[in-house]
Amino acid sequence: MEEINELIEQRIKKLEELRQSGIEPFGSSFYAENHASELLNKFDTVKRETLEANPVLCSLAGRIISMRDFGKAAFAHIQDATGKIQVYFKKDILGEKHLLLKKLDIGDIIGLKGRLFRTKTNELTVEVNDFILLTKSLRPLPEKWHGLKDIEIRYRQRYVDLIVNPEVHQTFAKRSTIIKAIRDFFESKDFIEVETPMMQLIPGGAVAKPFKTHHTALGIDLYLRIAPELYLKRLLVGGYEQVYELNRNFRNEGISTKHNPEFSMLEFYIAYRDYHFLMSFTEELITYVADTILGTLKIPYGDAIINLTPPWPRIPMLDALMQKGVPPEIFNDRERAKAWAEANNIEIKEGAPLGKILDEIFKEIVEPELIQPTFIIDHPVELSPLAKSKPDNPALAERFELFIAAREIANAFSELNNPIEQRQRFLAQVEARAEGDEETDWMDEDFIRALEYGMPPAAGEGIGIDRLVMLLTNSQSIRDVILFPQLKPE
RNA sequence: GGGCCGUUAGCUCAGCUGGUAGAGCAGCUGACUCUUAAUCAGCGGGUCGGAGGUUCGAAUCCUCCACGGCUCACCA
Repeated sequence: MEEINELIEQRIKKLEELRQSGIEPFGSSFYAENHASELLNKFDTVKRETLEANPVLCSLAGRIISMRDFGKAAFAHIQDATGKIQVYFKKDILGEKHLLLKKLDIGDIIGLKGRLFRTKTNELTVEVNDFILLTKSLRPLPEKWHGLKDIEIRYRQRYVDLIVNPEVHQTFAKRSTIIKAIRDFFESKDFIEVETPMMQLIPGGAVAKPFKTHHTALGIDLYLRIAPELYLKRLLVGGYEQVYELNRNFRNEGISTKHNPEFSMLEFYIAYRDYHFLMSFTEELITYVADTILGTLKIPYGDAIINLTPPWPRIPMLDALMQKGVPPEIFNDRERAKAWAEANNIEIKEGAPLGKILDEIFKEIVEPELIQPTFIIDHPVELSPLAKSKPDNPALAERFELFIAAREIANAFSELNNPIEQRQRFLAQVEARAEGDEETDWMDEDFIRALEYGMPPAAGEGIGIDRLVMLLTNSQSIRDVILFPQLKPE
């Protein structure tokens, strides 16, 4: 995209003038010894007189984000990865080099050396005694006062958003520490992190429309994975007892404040445990992460304060429905369930089985109320073709979903490890698909074969990382926690 | 995909029932050696998202299109 306006032309002109005077506008390395917030923290309480008596020399590299020029002296703020600090250019000190200031613009990246001092207003500042242009910036940055607000530009040109909106920089730094805390937690519990295929012949482990791609050399179509589940369970067959994978899934569905086509998912499996164990484990995981990142279990989200202090209520799905006035008579009767739903203005697709109807009702009348952490447990088994059913009630699965802030954060179950039953469940799904239900699992013969070798009883769980990050950063849109969210082309 | 809202200078925004397109910041020229939204004086900067239409005349009214936001539907 060639786009020339007056402001860019002026900067290109300066760049050429710099070249002519022997200054390379795109420099090479500069090893700064300090960072902005490091200096600000370290000398926070050091008085002006102390800095005068015992000079502190330092060096910095960063972007000029503001400039107040007095001709023979100038103040600027320099921003690096850690924050910003004021610097002071003075002609008496810089001599000839002071002329170079005229060719600098806001946005340029410089390296500098100098001495710390405090201004009249007591701001810790670097008095520059030498500096070098490291990168000439050709595009003007957004205005200092209002910043960059245009949401479209913020997402499309995230680099600009990150330069001018410090809270965005912080959010993504926090995302990184959240993911690190999760990995630390699993490390401490002796899990191993694994990587399983993102390109799959059969997009299994969840119900979603996949992306399709093509491998030219093999001459086959492949799907981007919608979940790693079936591969992780193959690893349980292979003898690993505790595995996790934290990586991208891809679903070819709508985009919204809660959905991006590619999103990060944590999935983990532990042998010889069941879903009851996982509920306590999940409480431990989430509270560990929240406490590590935020230092508290009472976190603000939107208008609410969410209290993560365990234990969290564990409510059977059908009980939750009854508490909201859904008559239990419909729980075993598809026609009555459908009639009740439609009488209550809940849209039900033609041919939806009983479990899905109950799920629709749940999403409509229960889910919006689940602000504080709540485990909803024991879903209809037909919603959970990969989960073990309850011994005392085969219509229900040993499954839970964790809801926080009216959103599903985690989904887990005792894994079905009976290959004969798993085959029947797949076949039922395939049949449903043949009858027009697109929301079904696919048959995966190799997965059945793996189960036939014997998979230990196990519990498995998936946690949507983007939504967890939203929760812990008080973000209302998934696009605020994904660096480059999917948008239509410009 | 449906509904509602938005798109004007590099950025943030005004622009009334149609009558020559504005401000602040940023930029340019000059002054100024402790400013921090620096200050003071002067100057430049626009395909008003795109294409049609109505009109003597459209940023403004109408239609279509594009992109974005919110929301509903599907999902995590």
